[in-house]
Amino acid sequence: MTPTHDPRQNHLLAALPEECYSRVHPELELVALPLGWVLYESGNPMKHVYFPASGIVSLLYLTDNGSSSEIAITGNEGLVGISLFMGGESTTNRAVVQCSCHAYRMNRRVLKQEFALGGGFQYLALRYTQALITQMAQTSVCNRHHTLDQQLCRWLLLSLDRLEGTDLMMTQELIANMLGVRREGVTEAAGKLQQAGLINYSRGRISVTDRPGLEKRVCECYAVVKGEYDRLLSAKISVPA
Amino acid sequence: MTPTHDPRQNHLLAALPEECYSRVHPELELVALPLGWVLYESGNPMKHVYFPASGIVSLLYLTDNGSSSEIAITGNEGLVGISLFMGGESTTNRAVVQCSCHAYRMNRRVLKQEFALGGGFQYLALRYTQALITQMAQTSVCNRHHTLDQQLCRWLLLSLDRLEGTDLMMTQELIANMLGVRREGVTEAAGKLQQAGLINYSRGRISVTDRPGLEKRVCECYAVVKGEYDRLLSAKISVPA
DNA sequence: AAATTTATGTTCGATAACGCACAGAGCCGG
DNA sequence: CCGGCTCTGTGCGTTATCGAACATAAATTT
Repeated sequence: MTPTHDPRQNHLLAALPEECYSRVHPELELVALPLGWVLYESGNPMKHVYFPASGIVSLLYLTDNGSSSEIAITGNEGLVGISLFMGGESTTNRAVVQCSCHAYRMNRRVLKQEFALGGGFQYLALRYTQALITQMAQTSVCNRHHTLDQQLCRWLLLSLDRLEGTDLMMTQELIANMLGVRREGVTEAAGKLQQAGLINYSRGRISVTDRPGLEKRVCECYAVVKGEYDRLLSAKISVPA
Repeated sequence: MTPTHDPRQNHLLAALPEECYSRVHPELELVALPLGWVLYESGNPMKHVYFPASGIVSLLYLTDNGSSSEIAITGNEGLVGISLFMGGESTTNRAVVQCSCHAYRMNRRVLKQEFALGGGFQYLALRYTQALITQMAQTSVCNRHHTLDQQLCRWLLLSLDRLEGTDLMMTQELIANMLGVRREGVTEAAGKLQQAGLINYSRGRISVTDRPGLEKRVCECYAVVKGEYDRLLSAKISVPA
């Protein structure tokens, strides 16, 4: 059976008031986002905003010396390309597809039109952006204060929250690039988690077998970020038309 | 002579189109911000947005175990309290005055009214927010990849950009809290800079004597952040009325 | 002038992560 | 079945930062 796609798999689109959604809906274009695809490049003006229906997109910064680190992670709870409505048109980071997926995209002109109306779309876009800001801030704190083990837990949980099921298709090498650490460091940290019976991995697949266990081991950062996403983007919020 | 204050010492207020400024101006309240004053507390709904006319306000996150680290720094180039127009009403961090100063504040109701008009105020507020996001992202990267020496340089330069002159009233203890490191680490890093003839410090005062020297030693993060602030908030931008 | 407080400097062992080198182990194409 | 590739595991020595204890020095109070 072929998977059916619906823009409302994306939580932001799903939360739009009906009037707003019906206006936006015909402007959405379904695109496949294969693993490794770059949605936008540092410094380049963007043409679209992407609303993932599934999968994971990472915002990455690439340093001068070739290493990288993840600024934030996005899935179907949000959108990729905030700088289009924030006004900058580009950012200093790159957006890369970490788990292949489909997304709906909207072109720049339509986006700005809709945002300028000041209705439900603007409301949700800005609240999402604040949640994203919290994630970035917490990543910064986590980089400073917490151990690699804890950071791996945080990363696994944040990723898991954006996927169906308990499996993650991801090599340790890639995770290391996300966290901005050595691959060997991830091997070691993941080894501990495996020994503790929390995860199972083999050649690019990680299965989380004990999520509560991960949550016990993770630093406060995960809960802070999760809390803000829930608070700011809960389905129960009343979106102004 | 008593210092005269003018809301337009704040760059955002200064960049507002005349029509917009005249509407907002009567609603601005001048407040003194003494050292250590907390503009808002993590999780607490805010009542005002602050537009610093001078000085420095830090956004800090406090960890469960009592350590802290700076998420971003703000001066008269920006405003404090983005979550009021972003929609969250509160954030997970605290805003603390690092260099005493004056600021103009606007209450929540007026702010939202003005923001909802979608004119120059919204335009500038969102562009500033994007610049702030870049700073946060870069702080995260810096925490991950760069040495304490480099981070100290970055912090000094970012602070200096927000002050008049070349002096900084700040103990090493406080700087350590900002950077989220030990006080001894700052002592050591500052010692190196002093030996290199770049700065001079004594009991809570740091004089930067060779700014170009600092800029040679700092990591790329400073230039990235500075570049985005210039790009997004340059006086030359044409602000829609 | 002496006493107290605050800021800075120094030392030393501990530790987390690094960089590098290489060894195994699972998978794939011929 | 074999060679090659990718992914993971492990064992070095090295380094930056930590944590804690303690020493000096400058300002402030008494």
